[in-house]
Amino acid sequence: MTRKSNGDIGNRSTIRDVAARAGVSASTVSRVLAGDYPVSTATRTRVMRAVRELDYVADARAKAIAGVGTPTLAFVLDDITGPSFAHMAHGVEREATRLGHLCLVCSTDGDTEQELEFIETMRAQRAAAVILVGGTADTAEYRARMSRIADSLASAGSRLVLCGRPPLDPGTPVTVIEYDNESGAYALCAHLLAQGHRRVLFLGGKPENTTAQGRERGYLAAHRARGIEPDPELRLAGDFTRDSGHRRIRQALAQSLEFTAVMASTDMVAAGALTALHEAGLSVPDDVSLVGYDDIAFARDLHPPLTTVHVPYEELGRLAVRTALGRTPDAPNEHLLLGTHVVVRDSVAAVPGQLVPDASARVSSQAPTGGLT
Amino acid sequence: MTRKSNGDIGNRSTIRDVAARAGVSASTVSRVLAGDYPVSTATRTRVMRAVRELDYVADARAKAIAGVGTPTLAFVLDDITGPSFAHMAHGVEREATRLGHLCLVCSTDGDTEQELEFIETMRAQRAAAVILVGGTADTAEYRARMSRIADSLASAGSRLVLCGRPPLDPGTPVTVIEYDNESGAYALCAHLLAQGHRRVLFLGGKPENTTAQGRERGYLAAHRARGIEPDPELRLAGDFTRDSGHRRIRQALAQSLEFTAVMASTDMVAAGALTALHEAGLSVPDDVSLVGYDDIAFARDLHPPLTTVHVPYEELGRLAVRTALGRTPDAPNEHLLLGTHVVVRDSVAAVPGQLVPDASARVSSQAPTGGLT
DNA sequence: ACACTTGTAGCAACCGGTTCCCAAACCGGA
DNA sequence: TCCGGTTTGGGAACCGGTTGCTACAAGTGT
Repeated sequence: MTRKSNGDIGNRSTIRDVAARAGVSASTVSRVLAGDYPVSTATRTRVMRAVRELDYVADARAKAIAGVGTPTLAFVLDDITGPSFAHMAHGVEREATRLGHLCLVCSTDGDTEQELEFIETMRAQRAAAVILVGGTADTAEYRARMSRIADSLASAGSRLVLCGRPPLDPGTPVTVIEYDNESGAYALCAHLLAQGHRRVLFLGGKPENTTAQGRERGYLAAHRARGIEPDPELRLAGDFTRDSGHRRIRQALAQSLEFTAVMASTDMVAAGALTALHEAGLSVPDDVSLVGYDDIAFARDLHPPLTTVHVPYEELGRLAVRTALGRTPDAPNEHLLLGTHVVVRDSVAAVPGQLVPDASARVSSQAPTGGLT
Repeated sequence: MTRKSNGDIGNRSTIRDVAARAGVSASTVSRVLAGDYPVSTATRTRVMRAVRELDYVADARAKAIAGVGTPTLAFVLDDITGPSFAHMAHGVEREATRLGHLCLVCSTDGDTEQELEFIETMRAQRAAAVILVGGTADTAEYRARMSRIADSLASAGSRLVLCGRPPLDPGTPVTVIEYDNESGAYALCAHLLAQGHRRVLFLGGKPENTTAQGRERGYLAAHRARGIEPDPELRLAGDFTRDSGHRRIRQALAQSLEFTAVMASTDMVAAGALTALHEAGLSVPDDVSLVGYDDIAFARDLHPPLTTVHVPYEELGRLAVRTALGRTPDAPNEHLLLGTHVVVRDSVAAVPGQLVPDASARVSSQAPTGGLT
């Protein structure tokens, strides 16, 4: 059996096979396919016919190594199953293919070890950019690790992009794109407070998660801006899942915690909370008001439609690849902060038996932030 | 400026750079890194130090072309934003990385042209398998195109996998994995009928979409099994989106179509339908019953929790890559059909003022299908 | 002391492309 | 008919790795 038997199925043909069949050299085939470079019509025709007959496609890896490949871009996230992540992924993917890039995705399921491994793999793939998504613990160890990764990626000609993650030291070659969790939560909580609520239950995230922290800061700040110090008992940590929201409300009810409103740090947990409330025979918003965060598509299908803050996830994804691909890989640290705004639906009412101080309180406060830092 | 200046940032180092720094040949570096092949401890140490100092990672593309790369697997879908697609994507991605494969994703947004283009790109990437997801029009043209693609992929050593798409002619080198839309819909509709409903509004999909067709067949068959011929006016075509569900219910209500239950061909459209029903002041299930299809996570957060049929999307994704990677690329046609089952929640009630013929009608009918064909 | 095995490392060919550089063929004009 | 310029196409080096084969050195047995 010769080395290049073509009888077998599964033998992709090489450029040399095409060349042989067309009776020309490999260089000529390459040039015909590239389209630049003058080739006589007769030759071109013969080559094209051979290409068609052999169903030839040039090996993208070989082209890449020769410097003319389709660039690739990597997207690393926790779990594509979360609606907000899915929208970001969609934005990333659309923008990447619009810009002629391929798009590799990896889910880490929250495993830092795997994250590291993926990044290394992406460096080996010579990805043009690596986009990391989702809040994490903002420890010194984290910053050190990320800085190292950023440098390492930059020296390999690739750019690190952090989405919804805490920024690194200035000077680190990294692009950070965040949405402003704190002011979104601030506006949202202010909305609740304006309706007279004074005991609003906060369903937070994991204490070390920076997204959760930002939203909690907003919750706190809104209270303090009114001179209220919220009861620490009203702040319940947990996961960003519907089950966690469900469970926490059940427990709060069981230990008869008092509250007139609940602020969930995610629409997902709001959804869980809502069904728990319903199961307890409580009416939203008549008995208790409820707000979420993220404005996922389903927020308006909940009953009642959920008041929440809109985060432009898809745009975030697009922006991430656009800026990542626009810069030189070793550009200095840059930091974009996207604004959010609360969208008012029907899940909030004034607290029963209390006068609303200012019924026309401006409510859809376009967050005061946004733009470049 | 020499060709290999290393002063610049962004100059990834090659294996030769490492070799030079360690004072050995490139082959030795390669062998140290590969781990097989005996190398003296002293040499290994020097090489490893050079690798570390240079932060060297071998170019995955170059390895791939030399035949020792990380295999890749491509996943092409309409829109990752749909919850069921997201779960499939997750399954695919997890299984792929478990099996040591990279995972490329592309969204086509329903554009056939783009789909074709992506597939060609994936062939160029020498993807081990290309997984195509989501129902489409089952035209002769479609089958011809897919067959051609399957052959083309097979001859390039890659395997085509169709998920939730109509099977191709036997003999075509393709793997088809479907969930049984018809019997799921049948069981679901039978459930409605058993509660005494006789006019159930069917919110279908696009008429040419095979998923939509299957579910509609189930709807029809369930009726006919009871000797009922459903009013054609009760079958409304549309998109698989919440907006479409919302719009169709509003219109049906506006033209005072009579129905006691609605069967949405997707949980998404059920969600839209539900809010439209609520907006019209109708109670579910007291005034009208509602069922969906897919059992997305949010189905149980709707109010009332939605009765629907569970489709094992994540498992589908895992299975797709497992079988794709398990077979030789030119294995003959194989066809897997996954069973579904209806999950009963609170969105269905007996039709008001009518006796339920058989209240204990078995309802969670594990679909009679499943397994290999 | 010699032959033979064993352990290490390098040369060079190869993977499948691209592209620089040069030569042959062809063209029209003098 | 001869010449110079223009097409046109091939040879070979290169991209960044891997690996078969070979050569040199050290170790072992007698």
